[in-house]
Amino acid sequence: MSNIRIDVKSRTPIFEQLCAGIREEILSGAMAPGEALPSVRALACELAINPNTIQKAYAELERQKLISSAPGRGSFVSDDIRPAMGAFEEKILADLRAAVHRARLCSIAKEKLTELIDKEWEGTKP
Amino acid sequence: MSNIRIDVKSRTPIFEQLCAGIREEILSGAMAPGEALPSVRALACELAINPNTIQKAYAELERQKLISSAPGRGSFVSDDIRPAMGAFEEKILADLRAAVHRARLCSIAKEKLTELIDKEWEGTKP
DNA sequence: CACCCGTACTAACACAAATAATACAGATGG
DNA sequence: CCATCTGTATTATTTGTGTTAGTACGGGTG
Repeated sequence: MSNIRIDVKSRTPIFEQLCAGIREEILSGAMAPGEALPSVRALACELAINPNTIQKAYAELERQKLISSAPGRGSFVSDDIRPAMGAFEEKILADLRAAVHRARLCSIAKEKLTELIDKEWEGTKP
Repeated sequence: MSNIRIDVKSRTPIFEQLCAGIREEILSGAMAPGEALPSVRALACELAINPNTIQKAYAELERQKLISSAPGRGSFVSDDIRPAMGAFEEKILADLRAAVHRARLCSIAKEKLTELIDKEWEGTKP
């Protein structure tokens, strides 16, 4: 879980980096469904970041139904993350379309893209 | 040229939307090399945007060697836009890799991606 | 009952984007 | 030659958002 790296100098907000990092951990299986996340205060201390910022990230992840939180208990990875995965599909495909479109405009060979997909697919396979 | 649409309510800065829009016009061939761009003041008036914001976008596009400007004359699409296209390639491929990676995490079928590329490729072909 | 949990709230600060108002020098057409 | 357009530079101000800080409340747990 502590594999998350935050760049405070980045132009992308810290809470978004947190969302992306934790989402990656969950979707990749590094964090199992039902597993407890660090408490807001604990993670804030560990990353040297204000608790409010952590809270903001957790709230967003809960809104996306990737985690669930309860006062007094803590925050946990959702038991079923498939609905959340499905909700992302449209946005991911849109991003992909836009990137492919830009690649086309820059005269990048189509084969280069398919090859890129193959590389990425086997890269995280084992 | 006036096909550019600006969303002042978007979270992405106006000057970036301008850059993206004009870049699209140039790379797609809607604006030919050597063609004159609207003057800073004219475009500012047309889009109801501050001239400084237009200037910022033009400066960025010039830094990317997509256009060239000269005081008293105006701004023009670069005669040779291939160097600029090449400069974008790395970034585009990185974006593509990231999107493919996320698609993989969300269990999107690989065939769906290749099919998406095919669709996008023929979509702007004729 | 003490302690940690999520949550809510206000205030203050930092930073970037955008606006506003000028000003200057180069190019151009009448 | 000169009015007028061009890009460019400068300064000040406003605005929105991210972040920090501090405090507080209610719920769950040992």
